[in-house]
Amino acid sequence: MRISKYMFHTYKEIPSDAQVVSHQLMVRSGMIKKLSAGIYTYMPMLLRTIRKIEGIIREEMNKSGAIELLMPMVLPAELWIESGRWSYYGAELLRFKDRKGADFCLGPTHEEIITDIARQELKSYKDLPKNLYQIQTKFRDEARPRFGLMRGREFLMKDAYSFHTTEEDAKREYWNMYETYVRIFKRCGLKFRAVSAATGNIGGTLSHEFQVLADSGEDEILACNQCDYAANVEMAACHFVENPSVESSNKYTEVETPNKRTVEEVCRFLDVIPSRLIKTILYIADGKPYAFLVRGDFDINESKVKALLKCDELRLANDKEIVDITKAPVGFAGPIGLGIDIFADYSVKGLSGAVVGANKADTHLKGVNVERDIKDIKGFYDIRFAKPGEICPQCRKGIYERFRGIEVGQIFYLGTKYSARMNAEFLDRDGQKKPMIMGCYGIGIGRTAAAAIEQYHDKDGIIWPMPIAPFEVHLMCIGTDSEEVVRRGEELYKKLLSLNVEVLFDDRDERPGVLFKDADLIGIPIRVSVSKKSIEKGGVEVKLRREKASQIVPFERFADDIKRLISEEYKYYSGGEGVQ
RNA sequence: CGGGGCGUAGCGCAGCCUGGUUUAGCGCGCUUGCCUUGGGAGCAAGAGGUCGGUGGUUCAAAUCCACUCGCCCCGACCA
Repeated sequence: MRISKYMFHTYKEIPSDAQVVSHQLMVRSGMIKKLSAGIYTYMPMLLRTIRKIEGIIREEMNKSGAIELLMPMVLPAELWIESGRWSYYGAELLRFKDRKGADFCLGPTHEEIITDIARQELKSYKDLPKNLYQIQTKFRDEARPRFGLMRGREFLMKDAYSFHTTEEDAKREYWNMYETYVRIFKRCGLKFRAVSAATGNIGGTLSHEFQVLADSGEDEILACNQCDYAANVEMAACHFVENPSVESSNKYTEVETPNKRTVEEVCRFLDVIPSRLIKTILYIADGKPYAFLVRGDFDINESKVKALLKCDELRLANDKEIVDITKAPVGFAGPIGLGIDIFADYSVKGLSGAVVGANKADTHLKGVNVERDIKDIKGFYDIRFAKPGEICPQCRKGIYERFRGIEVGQIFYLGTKYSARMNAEFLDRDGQKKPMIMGCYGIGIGRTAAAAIEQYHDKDGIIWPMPIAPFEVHLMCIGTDSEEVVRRGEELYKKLLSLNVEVLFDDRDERPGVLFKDADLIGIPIRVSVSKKSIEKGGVEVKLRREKASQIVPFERFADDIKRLISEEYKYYSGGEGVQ
């Protein structure tokens, strides 16, 4: 492709509304154009990268036995009402009416649609298993779209759904997809990590996220520095820590703590360390209040609480509810005499000589002995956030390290959540009707491109990994006033085309500075430049975007050298950089 | 959804507080010419705006007021 014939324009200035590098560079390199909040046009250069990512995904999905189809994006309300998500999904579901006044929505995900197809088409155990996928535009009316393609409202996604006769077979496919995703992201040249994840609103019991490691990532990951355990901080299990027993009197005593509400204030006022304090946090789960205890130096983890209670809706109690439950102002809630179910984190087990709220204004209790004094505890559970530096609960040797990541893919074992609700049943060999066991598997395609830029860039621009670069070679002529330079450039362009190399030929009559700056900005992996200087040295200058040094390649060796270099670059990025 | 901010040329911004000498300006980009050619050159001449929208106040509104739409940031939320 000649730049003079291409749709391509770069910008010197960093857009003021772009906070993250990938967003800034995509705008500056003219790869995206914003139409509305979280809604972008993929310009030709970026579309080439998108198509490459899709190509890798298709190849690997097909190789793994999945079958591609394409479902509609405009979806009638009926199936959503049937699954219960028409009311449950909330404002993220963009709804509208057709001319007859019938309700429709734009598809944010397709469990309902595929389950409807499955129940019509897959009647027998002989039809199973099946794994169906599509690559399609999704729409979610995000409250706050941001960071360019990282969190848009309209975005491209590969979503796959599998149907099985047994739990074992669904789990086999789950791990098959796990391996497939590892291959996909490795082939994209990304450094990533598969981590245990919370299932959120989509439900199910087993899930992994594929996180591209980048400091700008929105997700926090804890990973063991010794073994292979890694999890989203929402999920990361906590190693049980013994609390040393402390001498205490036979009974706890009230102590005045005027206006001291926070852990920090109470600790300073009473001169105790936070690990001797017990926080009492009140939640309302499906309309019913519960209390949760966690040691003062830890934070409660709402995802874990939600998983423990198996509830649909969970929220912190508001100020009025806290006053109603504790009969005290906010800040003095405590577990003794509370009269509602109490769940405690392991971190308070065996704690003695502790400080808790007294359910009485400006008062705490000290010398509390958990097992002796707090009668209403339903049990001890892992309901807190793990912290970096803590012992790994799996190997008990390493410690947690903190990473930031961009979630580019997630896989779920769903069980019968949708099939049961929507009567997606098959006839088993024993003649019994049974609900299909399901899994689902997603990859954010635009986000993968953005994550690649987050991971591979420098101060001058993007450094595309070869497998997903828009072009393989960036050819330029420096000094177009020289006939020889132009002639050589044209020759090389034709040569590269004949070798089936994907080449972008910068044939503009621009000064060298402009050519170099643009080449660095758009980040094509191999740069080939012809100039009087290079011709004097008997060839062309060849430079990798990811390296500083360049070399002169003689014209007669050009074809062989460039082909070798291209294949080396593919290997460099696809050689299993990923960490599992 | 709570809090804050911003809408002026394709992009980035000034002007607004204190209404009228501003014919609405600057930088980048764009067009034409000259010049220059290894890291976003220089000179000259140009094109490009219903100042987000609607209504109001006023002799007079980019500027003041009200409403409205859009966008951005922090937080909450988020298969």
